[in-house]
Amino acid sequence: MVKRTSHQSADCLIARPLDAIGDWWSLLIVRDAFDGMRRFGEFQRSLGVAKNILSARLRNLVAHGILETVPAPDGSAHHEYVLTEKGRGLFYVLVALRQWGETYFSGPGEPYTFMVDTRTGRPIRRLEVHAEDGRRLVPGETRLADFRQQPD
Amino acid sequence: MVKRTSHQSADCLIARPLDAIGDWWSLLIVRDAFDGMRRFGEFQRSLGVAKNILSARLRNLVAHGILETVPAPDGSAHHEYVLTEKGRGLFYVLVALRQWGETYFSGPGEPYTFMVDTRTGRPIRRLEVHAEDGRRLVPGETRLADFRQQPD
DNA sequence: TCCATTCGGTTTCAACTTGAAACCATTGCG
DNA sequence: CGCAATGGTTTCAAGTTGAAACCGAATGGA
Repeated sequence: MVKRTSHQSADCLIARPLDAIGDWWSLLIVRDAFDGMRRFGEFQRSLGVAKNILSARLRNLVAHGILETVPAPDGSAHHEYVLTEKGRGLFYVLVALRQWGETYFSGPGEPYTFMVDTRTGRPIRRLEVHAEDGRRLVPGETRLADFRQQPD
Repeated sequence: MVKRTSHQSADCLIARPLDAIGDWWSLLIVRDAFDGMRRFGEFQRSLGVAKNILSARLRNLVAHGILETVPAPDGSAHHEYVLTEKGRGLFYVLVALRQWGETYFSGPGEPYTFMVDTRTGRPIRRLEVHAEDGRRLVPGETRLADFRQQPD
């Protein structure tokens, strides 16, 4: 084994993102960041992850431009980790994952949970894929593989 | 180290799905499955993954009910791997990941690529999150963390 | 002042996972 | 029959992960 395979230079726009976030912890860190967590200790307590692993993951997320460090507002010597715009772009990935989880990973006997509109407290709609003209598309109607074309 | 941490029993509907697909290969296998691949060899050639790893991943995806094995239609002794309904539910995760990849992982100088409506060849729309009443929601307006409530 | 704690990590080291390559069992075919 | 292709499993070295120990810089009390 030379090294764990990297998808970084893969010619696939699903593989490349996975190189940045495709491990067991990164998306959970991003999720916590969406929930307002910013400090090393907050992530550590929330996730229960070993500190060396968290340290490595945060470094990787910063290196990929998903999080950035900012000086702590309380004037302490430490810094905080906040989502960049690129990081906030992961929102849809998390919503998709969450809705899939709601549907297929709710334990039997567990109360059914769902994402809610914080304004009304009502469940949000399920994600849908739409064509340019507004038609709803199902899996067979769009391809996940690359399709190269110069934008006109 | 006891074992790699499992999120299987985590009380979080983002963590639990990650336990099933949160490694470097599983989502790529699912992506290929959406593109019609079914045979061990097809996945192996497409991904360039070691056979033992592919074998373990396929077994895991089957165990999680994301893929299922069906007898090969050509009457050979082998079987094929096809997406279950649960597996097809990952479509939105892949679309979200792909759109994020299109936006932030297109190499400079690379032709811009995007997912297209196979009927018209035109790009599909970006995913959006909507409230029950149709209002478009941005990250702060819905929470990824669990919110438990009995559906009425 | 001085000891104790918290915060944010890094280091260490054993166990576990990954990947390349070799190996193996069936079928397919000439 | 001989030989290649398919679909794996086994083996083993190297890489990754995680628990725990350690560390330095700031607080925080007594």
